[in-house]
Amino acid sequence: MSIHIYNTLTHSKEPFIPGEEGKVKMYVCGPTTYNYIHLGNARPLVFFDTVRRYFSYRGYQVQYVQNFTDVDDKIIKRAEEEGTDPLALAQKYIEEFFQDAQALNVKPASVHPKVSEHIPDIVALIEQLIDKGFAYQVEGDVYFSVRSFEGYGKLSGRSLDELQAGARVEVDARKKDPLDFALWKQAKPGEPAWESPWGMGRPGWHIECSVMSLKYLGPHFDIHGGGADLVFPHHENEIAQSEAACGEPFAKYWMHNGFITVNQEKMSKSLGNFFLVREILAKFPADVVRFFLLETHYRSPLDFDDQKLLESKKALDRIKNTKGLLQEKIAFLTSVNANDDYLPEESTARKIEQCREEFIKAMDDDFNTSLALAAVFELCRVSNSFANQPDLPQKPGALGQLKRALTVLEEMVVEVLGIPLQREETARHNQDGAMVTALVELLIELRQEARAKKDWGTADGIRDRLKEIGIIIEDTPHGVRWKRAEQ
RNA sequence: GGCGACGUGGCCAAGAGGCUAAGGCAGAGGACUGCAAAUCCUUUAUCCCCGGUUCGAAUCCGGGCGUCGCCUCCA
Repeated sequence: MSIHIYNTLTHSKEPFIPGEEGKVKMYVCGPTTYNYIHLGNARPLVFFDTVRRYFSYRGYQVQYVQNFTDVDDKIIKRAEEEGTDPLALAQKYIEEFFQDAQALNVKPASVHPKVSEHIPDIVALIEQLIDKGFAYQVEGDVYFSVRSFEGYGKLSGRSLDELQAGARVEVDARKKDPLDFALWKQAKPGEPAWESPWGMGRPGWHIECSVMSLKYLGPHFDIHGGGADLVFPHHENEIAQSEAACGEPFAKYWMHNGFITVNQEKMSKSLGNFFLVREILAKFPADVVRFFLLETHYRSPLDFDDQKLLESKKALDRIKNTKGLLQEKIAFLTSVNANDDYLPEESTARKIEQCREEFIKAMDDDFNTSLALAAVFELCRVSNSFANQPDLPQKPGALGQLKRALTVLEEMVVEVLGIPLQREETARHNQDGAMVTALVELLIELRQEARAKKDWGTADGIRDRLKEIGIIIEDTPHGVRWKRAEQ
């Protein structure tokens, strides 16, 4: 079984065959940086980061390009409102982008090219399109002529005539065809502008992605991704420009994630019902948000509300509990000098490997994270059962199996899905951590004394009060376990 | 108007012709516990409706109802 990918271009799942053995070249459309990113931006960000992680896990060398649109009408408008410089504004939100991305444990791409730094490349490609007869100049603007490109509409599955019939775009009499789109826009006074053969101006929206993907990945790379709303017109136009210019096929696999809805309605900038990642991270831990985004298959719509995040948090806690239990038992068996040979024929060992195989099978099948999580939970169940056996130290290969279970769990959840499995609070309060630990342990000691005297009132009182503070006490046959409650 | 997607247990969500329809959350019962917590075990589905194809359909085809999206900046 190899990795299979649903390709928007062919409307079917196809086996992934890289252009270059052992390598994956992927380009994912990045944000227009005129504001903090919102949840809708977070989905492709997290999902394609997971794709990239999975390819690495499967032994591929991944070259991942994600652009920033830092030259754009919306940025200009916003800068005008705020009385700032458009490029400075864009730069500010690029920096903010990295903060949110980092919080969501998204790795930086191999390259993050910006439009503003590729103007000469863009101009060169536009010139090439004009030379080949695919584009034409009208005053200071340059348009791509959709009629001149035979394959126009192949990605979105629409013919030019169909598009024309339903067109809502206002007709610009200077265009040869209403669907022709701008490659270069003449600048109005005060707007950011660069020199070009057609006068001062700036690039249109679509050309940048063609230019930057071609520059960093070459004329035919493996994967091009983005949100489903980019299929038309953005990606359709990219294909037209790129293939017209190069005369050869552009990206091979086109992947598009579904939308996030709020109250079953599309979250969009124009509706104003979008949530900033920042706002959500103020209410929920970042790992829960990432987990939530991966619980649903990437091509399905995903409805957001607080209640669902809360459920995700509980589900994720289950995984964290297993990790904690495994660590605890590993420490215990290590302290009694148990042998840590791994005996793969033991029944638990076999179940662990089976979970791992299920996980890979699920991810191979068009990155089915939802099904992959089922394998993770199965591993949790298997691990919990095994680790909680009273005669664990007598089990052959017990320590080896616990260690293997932990390794597999971390591979799947931390390495591939990108969920750190850390207790956030512990990480956050490092400074006071030692003192808190000492204090909690003192209280636990006092409580144990009360319990020894069967003074349940005092014992329960301490436990309840600690819980209010955010410390959870669990009595086990081998002593007391405590942890911080998150949130 | 043109094009497309979706409708699975109380909720979320996999599955895309054939063993008992994954998994999570919530609920119920049990084990463990001084009581809890955590954990384990058991338990909850005429797969929107109506036709059709097939030995066999949640899965394929047709029709209906419903929801959503794209065609305009959007991930």
